[in-house]
Amino acid sequence: MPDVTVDLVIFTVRGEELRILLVRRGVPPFEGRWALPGGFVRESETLEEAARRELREETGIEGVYLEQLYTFGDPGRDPRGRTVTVAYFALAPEAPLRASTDAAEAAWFPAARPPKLAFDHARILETGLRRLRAKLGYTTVGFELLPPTFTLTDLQKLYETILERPLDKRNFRRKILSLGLLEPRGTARPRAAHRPARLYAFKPRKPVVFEDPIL
Amino acid sequence: MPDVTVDLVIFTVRGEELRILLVRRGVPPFEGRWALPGGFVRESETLEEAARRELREETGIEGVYLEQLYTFGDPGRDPRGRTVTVAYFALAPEAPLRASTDAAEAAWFPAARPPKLAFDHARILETGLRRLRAKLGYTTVGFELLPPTFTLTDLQKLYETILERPLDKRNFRRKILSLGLLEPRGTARPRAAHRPARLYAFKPRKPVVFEDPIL
DNA sequence: CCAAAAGTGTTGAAACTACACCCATGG
DNA sequence: CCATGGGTGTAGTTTCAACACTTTTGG
Repeated sequence: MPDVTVDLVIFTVRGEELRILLVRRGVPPFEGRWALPGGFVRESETLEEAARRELREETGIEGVYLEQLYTFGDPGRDPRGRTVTVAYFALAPEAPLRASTDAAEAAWFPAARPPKLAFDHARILETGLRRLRAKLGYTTVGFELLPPTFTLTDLQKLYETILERPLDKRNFRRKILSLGLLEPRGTARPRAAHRPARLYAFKPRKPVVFEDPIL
Repeated sequence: MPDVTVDLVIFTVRGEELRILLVRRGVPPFEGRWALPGGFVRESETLEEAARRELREETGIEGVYLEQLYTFGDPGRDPRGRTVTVAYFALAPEAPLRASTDAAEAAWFPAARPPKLAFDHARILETGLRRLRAKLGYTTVGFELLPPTFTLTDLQKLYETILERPLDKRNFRRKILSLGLLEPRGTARPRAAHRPARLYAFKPRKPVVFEDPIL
C-alpha cells in the first residue's frame, strides 16, 4: 500500500528564459535540496484537486493551466518507502510568488539548468520539458504562459525560448493569425523609441488542440 | 494511503475489427462484469513491471509493446475504498489466448462496442482508444499489432480499421515505404486466386516516433 | 534625424490529394 | 478465361521555407 503523492512541474517564462518553480525541502530526506512542489493526496480529493491544492498552498498560484504529466513509481525513488507520484504540469504567466503558507521557500529557476533536485525530480522535470516542447507544436498551451494581452513578438519570443531555435517572423505571424484564435486589443504603448506593437488576446477559454502541426 | 493498481488496455486487430481484452470478474464488486485486466502493484516492482506481470499472469501475453497511458484516481472509482490505478496500454498481434492462471475468464471484445465494464473502465478504454488513434498519426506503434511479416494491404487495413476511415492505396504505400523502415521479405503465397502480395518486416526493434505526421 | 522594433508579400520547392489501369494468380 | 486483390505514376493544389524593406515611434 504505497503512498500516493502529486508533484508539480510549473513553468513560466521570464524575459527570454523558461523557468520552473522549486521549493526548498525543510525536512529529510534531501533536507535543504530543491524539489518540485507537491504532497500527499488526501482521502477525498481527486488527483487534479490535490495538484491544484498543493499549487495553491505552496505557491499561491491559482486558475492556471494544469494537466497530468506522467506517473513515477519506481521502488526506491523515495528512501522512506514506496511512493507513487502522479506528476502534473502547470503553465503560469509571469507573476510574483506569494509568500507561501506551508512551504519553506519557493523560487524560480532556469528550466534548462536547475540545481540538483531531490528524489527523481530531475527525471520528472525532463519529462515535463519534453511534453511542453511537443505540445507547443500542435496545441495552444503556450499561450497560457502569457498575460491576458500580448504582442505577437511576445508570443514568438516565447516559442523561441522554449524550443531553443529561431523562428521566421513573417511565417510565424501568418501561421498564428490564420488560426483565427486571436482578438485584436488595440496597441501597446511603446516600451521604447519605436513603433508600438498591436496587442492581442487569446479568445478560447481553454487551450485548443489541433490535428495538424501549427509549427 | 490508497491502494495502487495497474490496469491494462490491450488492443489487437482481428480481421477488420479492433478488439480489446477483457476478463470477467469472479468476485465483488462488479462480480460477473467484464473488466480490464489488472491488479495490485507489489512492493518491489516498478509500475511497468507490475503491468507486464499482470499481462502475463492474466492473459499469457509477453514481449509486446507497452506504454503508460494515464492515471485515474477519483475517490469513489472503487466502492471498496480509495484506489489509484495507473493505466497501461498494450498492443499485441493477433494470437490465441493462453489459458490464464489467475483470471477466471478472458476474451476479446470489439473496442468500439464493449460490454458494460466494471469501475471506471469504460473511461479508461476511451482514453486508450484516443491515444491509439493519435499515435498512429506520428509513430509506428500500429506496426506492433501485426505479425513479424505482413503485406502493405494488411497494414493499410489495420490503419483503416483503427481510424475508421478509408485511405488512398497509392498514397498510403508511398508514404509508408518512404519512411525506410520496412524490409522486403519475399512474397506471400496467395490466399486466393489473385496476384500474391509482397511481404515486409518492420526493421527497428522499437516503434519510431516522428516529429511530422505520417498520416 | 537616428535608432529600434513593428509590420508586411512573393517565389520556388516540397508535400499532399485525387484518380484509373495493368498484373499475376488460382480456380 | 475470368474473378480477385496486388501493384504502379502523374498532375493540380496546397503548404512551407526563405528572404528584405518600409513604417512608426521616442529620444
